[in-house]
Amino acid sequence: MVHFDEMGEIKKGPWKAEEDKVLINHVKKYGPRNWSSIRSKGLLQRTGKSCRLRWVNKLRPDLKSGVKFSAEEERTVIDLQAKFGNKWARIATYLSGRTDNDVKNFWSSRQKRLARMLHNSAPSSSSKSQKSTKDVNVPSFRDVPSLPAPNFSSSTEEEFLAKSQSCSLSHIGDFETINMASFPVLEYPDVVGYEHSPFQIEYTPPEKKPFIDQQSYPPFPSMSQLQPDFPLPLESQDYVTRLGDPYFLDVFGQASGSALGSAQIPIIPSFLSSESGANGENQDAVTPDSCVFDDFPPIDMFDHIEPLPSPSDWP
DNA sequence: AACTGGATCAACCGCAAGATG
DNA sequence: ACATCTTGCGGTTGATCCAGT
Repeated sequence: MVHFDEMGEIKKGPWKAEEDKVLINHVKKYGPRNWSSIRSKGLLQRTGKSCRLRWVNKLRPDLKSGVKFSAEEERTVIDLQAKFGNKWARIATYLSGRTDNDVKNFWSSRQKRLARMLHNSAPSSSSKSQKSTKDVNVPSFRDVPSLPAPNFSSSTEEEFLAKSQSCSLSHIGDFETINMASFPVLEYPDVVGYEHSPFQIEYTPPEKKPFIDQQSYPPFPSMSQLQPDFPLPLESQDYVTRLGDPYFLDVFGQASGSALGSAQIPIIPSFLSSESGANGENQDAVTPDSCVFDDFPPIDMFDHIEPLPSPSDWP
């Protein structure tokens, strides 16, 4: 890193405690604004931008510094990312003590983790169970941007992924149509044509800071709204509930892409659509209304899934 | 003990929108 | 109307930490 403070020019790199003090004093005096004046007054050799960033991300008094995202926070981010797309600043306003940078970093590392898990476990399932099908059924990992599952702490999420992935991927090629009657219609306000979902997500931003009362909104339908047409063991029913979650369905398409906020939600992945172009574009994306699941999920899909740990066991 | 790879965090950059002169 | 400055946002990168080998 280059430091120019000795020369009276812009300084970059890690902040020192003294610099933090100066910045805090400035905010005490003038409030969190006039960032550029900090430099013009000669208080710090930092740009206004840098000062603002330091304050917002590290020095603000209400931050949860060094505290990992709780399961509830993770869930909120996942839900809101599905709703808003990569609007980290907006999402952060729903989380007390979290910055857009926090949310962004959380999401980034989560995506990496999921991509890694997907990458590590998929080749066997695709190479063995999909052998008879043409390569159109072999997923390219570039086509499957994420495979998140909701409501999980990281470890649980990984466990679920590891256990469900082989069967879910191996069954993808077994159905061509999806009966959406068994699933909720998900509400994406930005997606044209889905304004009237019975499961509309309503966020009610509080007056000052719209961080959510986690107990008061049901982001996705409860189990009672999602009774499947087939009997399932109790521990499997929870996963069926998650089929109503856009992130469960991520395995079938790009529900979490950066452009999701204004994009169609494809349910069938490009590699399953014989019509889709070789470049994996979403031109033939199937909207929820047009999908029909004939026999999904396969019962044995849940056979070897162990029950989730109870919330009290979560870290 | 040393090495390696993944995860996390902090900070930078470019761009866009709004404010101001 | 235009130019300039300020602020805010999202993407990216580099440093550090940590666990596994």
